[in-house]
Amino acid sequence: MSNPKLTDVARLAGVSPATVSRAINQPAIVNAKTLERIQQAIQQIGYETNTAGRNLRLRRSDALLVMISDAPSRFFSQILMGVEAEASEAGYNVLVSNTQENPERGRRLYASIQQSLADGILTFGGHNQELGDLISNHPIPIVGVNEHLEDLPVPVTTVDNLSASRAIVRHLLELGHRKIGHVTGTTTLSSGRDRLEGFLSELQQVGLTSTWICNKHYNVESGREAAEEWLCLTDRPTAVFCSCDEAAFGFIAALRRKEIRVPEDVSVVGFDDIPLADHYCPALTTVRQPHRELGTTAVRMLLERIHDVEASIPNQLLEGKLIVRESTGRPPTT
Amino acid sequence: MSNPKLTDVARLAGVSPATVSRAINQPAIVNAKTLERIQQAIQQIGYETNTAGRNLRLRRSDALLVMISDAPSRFFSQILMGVEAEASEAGYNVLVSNTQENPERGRRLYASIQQSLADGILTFGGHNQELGDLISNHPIPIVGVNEHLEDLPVPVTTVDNLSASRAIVRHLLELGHRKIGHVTGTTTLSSGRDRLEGFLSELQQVGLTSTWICNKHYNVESGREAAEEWLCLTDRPTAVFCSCDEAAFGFIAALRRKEIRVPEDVSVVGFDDIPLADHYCPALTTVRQPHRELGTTAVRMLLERIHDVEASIPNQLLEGKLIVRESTGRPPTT
DNA sequence: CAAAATTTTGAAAACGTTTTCATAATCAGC
DNA sequence: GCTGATTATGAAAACGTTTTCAAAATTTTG
Repeated sequence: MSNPKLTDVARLAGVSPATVSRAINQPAIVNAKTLERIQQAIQQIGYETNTAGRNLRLRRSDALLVMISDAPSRFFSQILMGVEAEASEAGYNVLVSNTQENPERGRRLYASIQQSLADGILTFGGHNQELGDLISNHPIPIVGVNEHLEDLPVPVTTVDNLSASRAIVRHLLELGHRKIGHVTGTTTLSSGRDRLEGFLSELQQVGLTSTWICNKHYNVESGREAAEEWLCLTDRPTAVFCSCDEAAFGFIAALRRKEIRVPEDVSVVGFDDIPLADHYCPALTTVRQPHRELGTTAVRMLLERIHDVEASIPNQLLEGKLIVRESTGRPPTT
Repeated sequence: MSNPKLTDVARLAGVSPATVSRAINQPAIVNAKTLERIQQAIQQIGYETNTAGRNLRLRRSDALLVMISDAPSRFFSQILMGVEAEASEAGYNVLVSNTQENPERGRRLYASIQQSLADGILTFGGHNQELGDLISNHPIPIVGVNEHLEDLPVPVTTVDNLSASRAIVRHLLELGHRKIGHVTGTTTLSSGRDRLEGFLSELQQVGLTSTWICNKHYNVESGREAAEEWLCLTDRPTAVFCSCDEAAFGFIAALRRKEIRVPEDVSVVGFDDIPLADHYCPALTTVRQPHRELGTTAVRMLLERIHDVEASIPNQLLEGKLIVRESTGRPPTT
């Protein structure tokens, strides 16, 4: 009934459990003939090493914890696919946990790590408090995805928000726009701040400023609200850089209700390149984030960290790619 | 350095480890005074029960495995939030695994279960083969989400696709439409078939049929392709039910390129109510799926199953809600 | 061929719990 | 105060590995 154990293999092969263990984990140090005998025995009774036993002994877990907040990242599932692929490749399992705000949850997370239920943590931003406590108590491998973690010595991988934003502005400038607005993302997040900074610095580069910066969040409503504010202006920007695709959609939809056309009357750019961006009408000019690669990179960094807690791991900036579609064009000639 | 263990508590409280264990797991059977002494000791040294040790002994894992395929469900993250919440509530962890097609992955999944790395499985459809093998070898708790599992004795929870589709058709009929088309979802999935069936049966109810059924998949491209086919027709339906919101978006976007208006020229309905649906232009008439509730329901069913493998658990149909927005209206009067 | 160096193996302890079985302590009834 | 029932506790085994330490087997060296 019960699964075959290490000792069963040992008995069958006529060796001690210790040797079987070695045969599995460090085949090099066991005699070729006995090795073969053991491998045959393993085959014969279909032995699979029991993770619970091994992990208890090794004080490991073979698991990576993915921390998310209740409103998961806009392309969370895509990143998660990358995480899963890379982790699985390395023989790790992926645990998903939502510790959102709840102190009890935080306590449990802490316990998880303390007793090595997970070997490392991947966080998507927004858990600074909890992680701070965690780290100060016990140095554990953590890597951040998408967002920098304020004041925490945690390596992160993100898209190069600065360069990408500058590329967007450059694109708009090349089209002839001079009055360019920006709907920010959540500026308590580093990505929001970086995109804003990229926007401003590229304008400054050519001696321009923007009087139209709309402080919002990463969601559709923000785009709609921004559009409503835009509509009230007498001196309107001819192009608007929304800091995520959803906001851009909200923006465009709100304009369309007032019969304002994109890109004829105003150009709109998004950020992220979610699947719908290419199929919106107009198809959205945006920056493609390497979602899956963010996931795989994060896992690689984390594994490195797990392997050597002291390792100094530099942040990894991945390149975003400007995808020009239909939502941007020359400014109206009037 | 190392965490306090059960035996540390025992020593401090002056009792045996056995008693401490009992104090934790079945406080009722231990004397009130010693119980208190033990609890104090636990407090004092900050003891947390070690899951690896406990699980080894109990042959459990405290984990639920969520199986996904490489193209995760369109609202996967939302369902996952529900899963995580409910599982966490019950003290379970959530493992995410992508076993897509890969036999090696399948084998590892099998091993995971065999040696109780997970206590149960939640599957989102599309893993029939692997699960069939798994079940036939070893009865384990499995629950399906969103999709029925062909020929497998696995309880599932889904939205009531049949009723929801009929509600959509009824809505269109009430608006005066008589020529109604349908862009199916993936009809190898039960949800795709059920939506089609609901569509057909409601039409039949009023003595109508549809000559315009477009066999597609759950994605944006399908909507676009369907729209192109629609454009080639001489006798066009005045309303189209697309079996997911993305397809509806693709459909509408393709029409708009040809200056065909929604809903003035043709009404379009989606299914799912993804966040963008309310902010598209026109705002999309669709059916709201109770995403989060699907997750929590599935976990409840799974836990029931884990608790009693023989338990006969009926499928759970959750109600979808028709949300009428701007993309549907009366048929053109011409 | 003996001694030294090396390779290969095994016995036993450890990882941290839970549980069975038996014993000790308490209680009720007379 | 004594017997029998009940309740509370402890000793020890078990869950399935890995690893240390030492011993045995093998190989190399002079």
